[in-house]
Amino acid sequence: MNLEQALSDHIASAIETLYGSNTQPVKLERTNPDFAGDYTFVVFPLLRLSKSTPEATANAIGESLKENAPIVSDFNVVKGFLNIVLNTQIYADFLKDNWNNASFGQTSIGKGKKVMVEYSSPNTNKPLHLGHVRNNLLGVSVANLYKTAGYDVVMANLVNDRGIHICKSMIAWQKFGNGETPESTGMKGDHLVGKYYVIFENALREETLPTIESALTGNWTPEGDIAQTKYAAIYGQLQQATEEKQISKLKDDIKELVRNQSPLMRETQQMLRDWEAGLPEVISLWQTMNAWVYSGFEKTYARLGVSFDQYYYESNTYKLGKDVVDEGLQSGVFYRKADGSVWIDLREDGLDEKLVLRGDGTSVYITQDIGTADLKFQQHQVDQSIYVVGNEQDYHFKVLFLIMKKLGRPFANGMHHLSYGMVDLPSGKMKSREGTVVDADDLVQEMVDEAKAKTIELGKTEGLSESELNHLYESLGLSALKFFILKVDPRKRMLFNPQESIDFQGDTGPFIQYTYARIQSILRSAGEGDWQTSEINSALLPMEIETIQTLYRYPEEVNKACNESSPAVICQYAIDLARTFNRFYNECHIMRETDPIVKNTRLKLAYHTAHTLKHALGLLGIEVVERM
RNA sequence: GACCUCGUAGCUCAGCUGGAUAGAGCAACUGCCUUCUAAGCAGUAGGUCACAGGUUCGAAUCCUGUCGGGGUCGCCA
Repeated sequence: MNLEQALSDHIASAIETLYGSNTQPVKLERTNPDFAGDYTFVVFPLLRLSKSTPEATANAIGESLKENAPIVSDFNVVKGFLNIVLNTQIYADFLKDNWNNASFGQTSIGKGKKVMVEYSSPNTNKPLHLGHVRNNLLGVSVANLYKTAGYDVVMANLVNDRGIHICKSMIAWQKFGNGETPESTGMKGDHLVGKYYVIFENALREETLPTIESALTGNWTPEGDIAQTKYAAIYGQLQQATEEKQISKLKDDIKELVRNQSPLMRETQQMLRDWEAGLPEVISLWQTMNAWVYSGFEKTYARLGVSFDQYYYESNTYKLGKDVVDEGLQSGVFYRKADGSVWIDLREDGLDEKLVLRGDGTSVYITQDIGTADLKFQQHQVDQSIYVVGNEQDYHFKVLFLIMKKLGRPFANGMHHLSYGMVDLPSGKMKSREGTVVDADDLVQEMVDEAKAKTIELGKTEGLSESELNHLYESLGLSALKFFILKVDPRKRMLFNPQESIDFQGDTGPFIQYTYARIQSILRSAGEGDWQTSEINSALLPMEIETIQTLYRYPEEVNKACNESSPAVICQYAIDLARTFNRFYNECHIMRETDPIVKNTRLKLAYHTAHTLKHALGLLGIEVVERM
């Protein structure tokens, strides 16, 4: 029986006997730490019913509770706030029942339900950066949250392995690569391919520089009527434009036009056509370079603790969705324009018209996503599908989900976009063109190096072997990184300052790990013993009660985190628990305590805390360390 | 231009389904290691919750407007 529920019921019946029928549900809050009490009931909304002052109403309910509810030991009233103190026996009982409950923290809100979490979804033309790190860590953690809440989870990765961006790396490697391979250079495959992507962009910039200059001053004649009209239109706008933002956008548009007509880009576009036509040389090069990238990604994923049950490749799925477009045309959800392109009108839903198939019958981004959605649900029979994708695609997913609903897909209501904010640098957004990306591999390595330096500086690890030490540095470094990222609300954008290193003190992963290691040290010296079977002291001290109360909250927090798809909830909780325990640790001795019952109770409390911290860190994809 | 989103301490973030005196961490300053790990604990200082209205017993939280940051509105993905 849930404590809060029991208390609510008691209050409800107290109100009923005192004032007659009460229609409003009883809302309880945790008592503000500055006041005495465990739960607080706010009586203001009841005044109409009680026809009395706030104080009198609160006192009347309090008296009634004290008399009739065995779980209530005392109460106090401050203005309209009824602070209820629970019987400490309840906390002793809770500890007794749960201290070595191995499944404490697992819940059942997702029992019998299946969910797919799609995340990572990298492009195979360059290595992963800090933005991907946030995506991956969120994906893993959200999947863990669903698992621990009882869901059956499929972790999926939709790899963007085709398209013009891949061809750029391929062209550059063909032209300037001199047959370089990961083996010949000793470079990680994804970094090697990324290097050629950068080389391509540089070559393109150099090649188009003179043309862009003339184009920006109106002295350029693009090839083809369409391009000429477009250029004329943009250039016309540019001359009218006054706003700085608009000017730079129009300039970018012109640059884009010029680039698209450059010889290098044409070559790249031709390669994409050859790829789609299945030209063996192109396919073979594509396979070779993709393989390099995958082997690089594998290393990064492994180090981050990221894994998948199901891979989808866009090279396989990019033609999906066309059948659905036909289906939608027949049912009248979509319509065809004169040029043969297919559209959906979403204006009634506050959105725009949206293209779902080009006039030449080829797919656009959303066509694939429509098809892939069907595929996912057919293949795995999931009840829900979570897309972990950046918030720049909010509109896209709004449209996608609406389309699936209009197509009458029963699963449409189970589709969710976990829209996370970008990771910004102090200078603003990360831009690969400007070389301001924070590389994932570099970042992880820096964190591990820093963990090593910090550990050596503290010098508390004698007796550990070389490999144990390396494992420790890895755990601590990744813990700091993961916690730093997961601590903030996924929906918000966050700032990362490469100049200031990520902390190992305060609200950090290592702080939680430290608290765990500290407890392990105590448990090691306690060993196996009669403390495990001893009875529980029910005359608990305030600090002990507070720690137990924090533990008691954990399953609720897990459910909250799961419902909100927010690992940040777990981070905040873990900080709270670790801090509370550390205060308890400072105030109450464990091994030095002479009363055996008190000592044994505290050992159980420590044990339970350690288990909960380990479970919470596990949800975040962070491992605990036994010593540090 | 339209729509979405954010604005809380010097910095990074909690709190937001309305409740009491707005909380942490970092940075600064003070204390606490002959007693279970000081990656810790206790404390000092730091706030016009962007601004202006509104809703009500009560607003950081809900509504409207203004200002500021970011994003989207491609037959790119």
